[in-house]
Amino acid sequence: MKLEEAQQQFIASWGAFGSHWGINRTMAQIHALLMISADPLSQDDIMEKLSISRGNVNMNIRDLIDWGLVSRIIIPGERKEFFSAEKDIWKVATQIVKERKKRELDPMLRLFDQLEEVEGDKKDKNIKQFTETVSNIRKFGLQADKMLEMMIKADENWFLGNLLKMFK
Amino acid sequence: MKLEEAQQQFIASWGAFGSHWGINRTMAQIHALLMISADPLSQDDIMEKLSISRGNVNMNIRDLIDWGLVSRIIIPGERKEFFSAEKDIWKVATQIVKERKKRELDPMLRLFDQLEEVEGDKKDKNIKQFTETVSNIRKFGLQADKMLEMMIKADENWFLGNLLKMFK
DNA sequence: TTGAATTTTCAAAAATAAGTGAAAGTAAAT
DNA sequence: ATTTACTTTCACTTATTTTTGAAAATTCAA
Repeated sequence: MKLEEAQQQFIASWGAFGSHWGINRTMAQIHALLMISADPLSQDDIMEKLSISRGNVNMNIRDLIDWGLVSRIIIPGERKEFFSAEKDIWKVATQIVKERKKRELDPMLRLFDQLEEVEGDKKDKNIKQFTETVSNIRKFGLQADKMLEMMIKADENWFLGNLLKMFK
Repeated sequence: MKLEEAQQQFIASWGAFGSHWGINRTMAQIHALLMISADPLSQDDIMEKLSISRGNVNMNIRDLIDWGLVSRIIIPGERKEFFSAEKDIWKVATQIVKERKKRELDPMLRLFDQLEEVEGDKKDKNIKQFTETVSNIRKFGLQADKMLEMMIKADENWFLGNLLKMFK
């Protein structure tokens, strides 16, 4: 397979993947493009390579920066800004985990703390089913939270090494 | 907090959560409703409780069944069909992992196998960056795949016990 | 069979999300 | 201070996804 074609496929596939995970397709594509680019790219480069508008590039780049996945690069002598993606996939993964945990899991767990304290007769089957469900999901969430927290802080080799041991 | 209100909040929150993960809000809400219902519900029950149309309920219920998260219940003497959700959160989680792995991770890994074999001068920095990125993501994906595979097959207590040990 | 109850389908409508491009904003260079 | 190069914003357009509801299909009981 030729490089050009492979690159296109990689970008398309990363974009499709992202869109299944609540990330907009273009944002994932820009991320993909930057990950496989040896040098930082400018907004114009990205517009051209992905055939998208300036406004679109600008907005999605900003989001990627918010997510901590892309950084602005100043190249001395150049007037333009350039952008470059974190290329260490472990760092990418932990960064995404960290953000999603903060934005989604943590608030949900806080809500569930409250929901467990529903008032009423604990023997009523509706109350029982509700508190049981919430409590079980909450326990599961706390475990997940602990594991993700650890992953965020961990060193890649330590983490993968341990997992491997566990699954041997 | 009153049961009614807590239920509403749970359903809303589960729906919002789902929509960040590529699952449509209504589908997640129906799932939430069924998880906290002590008894199986009919299509009409769901329509009424969530104020949505018959067609919508029907389609999303079918999807939930496809995902293995909900099952049809026949109640003797009743003409209608009833529906009930898996309530063991561990089973829910592994079922979701299993399906998403099959639909998303596995095809991506198959694609990456091909992409790594891009033709051309291995010293060209563009080719180098491309193959390196793809190869690293692929390795990471294979690890994740292994871990998820194990999780799918594992018993909850064994899995969580081991994780706990690992993180102690 | 017939027909009432129930489920399923699907074209059209509504809602939501994403993308555009021109205008406004900034900041370096002259 | 003004021009020029570049970045950001946002009202509007376009594309995508979700929902509706009525018609068609199915199921079951008499």
